[in-house]
Amino acid sequence: MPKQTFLNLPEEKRMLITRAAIDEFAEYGFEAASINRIVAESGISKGSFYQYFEDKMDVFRHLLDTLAEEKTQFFKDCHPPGKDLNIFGYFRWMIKTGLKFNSANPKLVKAIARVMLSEGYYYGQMFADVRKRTMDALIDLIRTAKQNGEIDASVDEKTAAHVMDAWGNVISNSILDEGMQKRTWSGGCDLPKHKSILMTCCP
Amino acid sequence: MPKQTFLNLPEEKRMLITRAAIDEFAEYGFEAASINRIVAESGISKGSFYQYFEDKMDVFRHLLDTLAEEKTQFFKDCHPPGKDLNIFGYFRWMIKTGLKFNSANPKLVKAIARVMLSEGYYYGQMFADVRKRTMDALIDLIRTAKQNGEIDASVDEKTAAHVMDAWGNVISNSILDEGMQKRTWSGGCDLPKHKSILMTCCP
DNA sequence: CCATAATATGACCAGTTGGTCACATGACCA
DNA sequence: TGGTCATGTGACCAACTGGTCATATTATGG
Repeated sequence: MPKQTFLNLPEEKRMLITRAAIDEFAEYGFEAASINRIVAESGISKGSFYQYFEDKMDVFRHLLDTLAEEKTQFFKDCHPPGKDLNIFGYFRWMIKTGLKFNSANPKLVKAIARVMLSEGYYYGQMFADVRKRTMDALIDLIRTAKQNGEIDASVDEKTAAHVMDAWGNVISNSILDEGMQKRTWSGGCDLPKHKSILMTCCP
Repeated sequence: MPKQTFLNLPEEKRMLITRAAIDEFAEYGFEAASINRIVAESGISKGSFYQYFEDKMDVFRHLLDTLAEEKTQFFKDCHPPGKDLNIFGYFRWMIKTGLKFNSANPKLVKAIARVMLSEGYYYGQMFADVRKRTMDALIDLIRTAKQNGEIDASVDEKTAAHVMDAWGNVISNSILDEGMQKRTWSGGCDLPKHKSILMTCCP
């Protein structure tokens, strides 16, 4: 966790630092990210940095918290789906909302995704926790769907959760990367046509 | 390309260096990979290294070549599918064979995947080329399938290629996550014993 | 106004990086 | 044998790394 000193900072300064960190991790990943660049970019001194955070890992943890916080808020602000949606409709809503969020916060998402996807395995418990939480939520969803008769009882819950998880990631990443390359981010949720047909099932 | 000096090297020494490079990139990604560690690991001097390769990028290019070469050979050695397979059967065969290859060469695949997936965009043409080749191969496949009447003429080729590409990744990832449980994929494809990020690449 | 506590600073550290270069070694040929 | 040329070597370079710490600045409240 960031130290108290950081939390005492005025919002504006905190945002400045956070944004600099996001840029750095998004561009260089964890190993190659440079604290010197972060402090230079955000205009604070190195000493201050280490008064705000324990170490490099600590800044990244702060980004994880930021993501969780902002994403949760985003999902709350979005009108939640009607109660009558079945699991497939609900999953579709989740992906769509997730994509909207990614479109609105490409750098933050990329920073996290980069580190988690390619270096995450080396950083132990923290990443495992995030993954487990996601997986548990999906399994829960599937279990409910089974009880409602929307999914056949014979379906293996874990496998289905993996498919849903991976599917969501692939779509998100492919869109995110495309957007990063083209640098054309309209805040809207309009997706390229070929990306929105993806809820098909294939042997 | 590696310099001629490298190609003149005895096979054994070349392999030693290549393997050291694979380990390094797999573990640290491109930015954080250390040439010092590579030369230490492979027991050559720094000066020699720079007589073999232009620079860091050059070693990585060599790994890309190695992957392409080995994967092509692997697919050739595998019994190719019967001529009577339709596009779906063929696609399934491709994925299955790709997974086998990944299981057999986890480090190499991981080294490439890591750099390409998370840092590739910064290295310009090279990355774009690989992706384009994959996509073109898929589009070609689909076009042929259309001519054979296996796919409706109205299907957009690019869209379908994206779906196939994404599906390949989904399956790879989901299998990988289950890797610990030694589940067997239909067709007797042994599961990888450790986690790594896979890239489904069509030769 | 001063004392104390909180915060800010950048010089400094040992260690690393990718890359160079003058030189040593050794293989081949005359 | 001596000469030539490809190959091997590691000390060396400037630039950077994550992290520390003594000191300077500011805020607080009595």
